[in-house]
Amino acid sequence: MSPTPITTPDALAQRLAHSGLRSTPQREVIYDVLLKKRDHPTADEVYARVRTDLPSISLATVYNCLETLVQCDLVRAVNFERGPTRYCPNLRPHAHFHDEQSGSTHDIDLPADLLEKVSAVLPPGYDAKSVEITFRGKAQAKH
Amino acid sequence: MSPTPITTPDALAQRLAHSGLRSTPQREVIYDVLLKKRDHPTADEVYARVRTDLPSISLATVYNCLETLVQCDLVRAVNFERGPTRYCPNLRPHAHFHDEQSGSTHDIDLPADLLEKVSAVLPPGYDAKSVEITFRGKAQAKH
DNA sequence: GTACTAGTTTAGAATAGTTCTAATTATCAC
DNA sequence: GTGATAATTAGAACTATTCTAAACTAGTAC
Repeated sequence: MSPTPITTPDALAQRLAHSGLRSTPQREVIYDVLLKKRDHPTADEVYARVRTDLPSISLATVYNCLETLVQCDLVRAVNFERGPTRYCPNLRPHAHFHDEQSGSTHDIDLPADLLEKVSAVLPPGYDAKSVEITFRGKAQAKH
Repeated sequence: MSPTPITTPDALAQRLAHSGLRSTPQREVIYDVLLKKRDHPTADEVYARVRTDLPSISLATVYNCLETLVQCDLVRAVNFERGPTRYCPNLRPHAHFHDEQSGSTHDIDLPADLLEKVSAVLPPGYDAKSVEITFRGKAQAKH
């Protein structure tokens, strides 16, 4: 279901082009930032990191680019309760674990069949395009 | 895991008292409104419905009371992407299905063992207090 | 019953995160 | 190069929510 992860700028350009979009410095740097430190940053955090490379980028552009990457299936937007949206370049099927103590978010890889098993609980007439699984609790320090 | 649903005002009062809180007209009416129409209303929608009974209630009180009911495990707060928080008095283990066309939310009852099965994917060191499962897609009109 | 105490409600201000708007800039096709 | 389209930008606007400080309410001790 999920497309293969992309790790080179060229591949990013291709994926964008496939949706009729251009590769721009802003989009590239933002995508790089997400790949480099996979700690589910918020738009603000991405903004701060990107500015070391592109000091004149605007926050609106960060939002625009993140949304673009989400639309192209290069990045997942993750929401947890009423907190700010976080962004995640992990495209394998995975759940999210939110550590209440540290506020950090961890990816939990899912066995291939689990999402199917979960979707099987849907009564007839329900057609799910996506499933989100989110845990909340505490994780040991080392994570 | 989930406490038994409460359907009488007395039981609500007891549950509140158990947390050292009082039963007030505002809390009662808000809880009634949630029980009466289980369509996952937002705080604004609750506010509108409650005002037919308590025309002078304030929106802040609606937020306060909803939060109180959530704290007492009488109501679940449900978030979907960046939309406003919705409130749900269904305490049985269930997932949520968001119909993209209508914007409506449906409860999906879960078999007793599913949440355990899902939690079993957590690596050692992760201790989940709660699990959320959310589907997105389209549901047939009759739902 | 009066006074004390803590819990509750209230209106409105403040905040956070995000989206919108309109202008500017960059890129592509010809 | 020129024109068309896409992308970026700054700042205003918006939405949902939380905060603040004052007013109100209810139970308790006398």
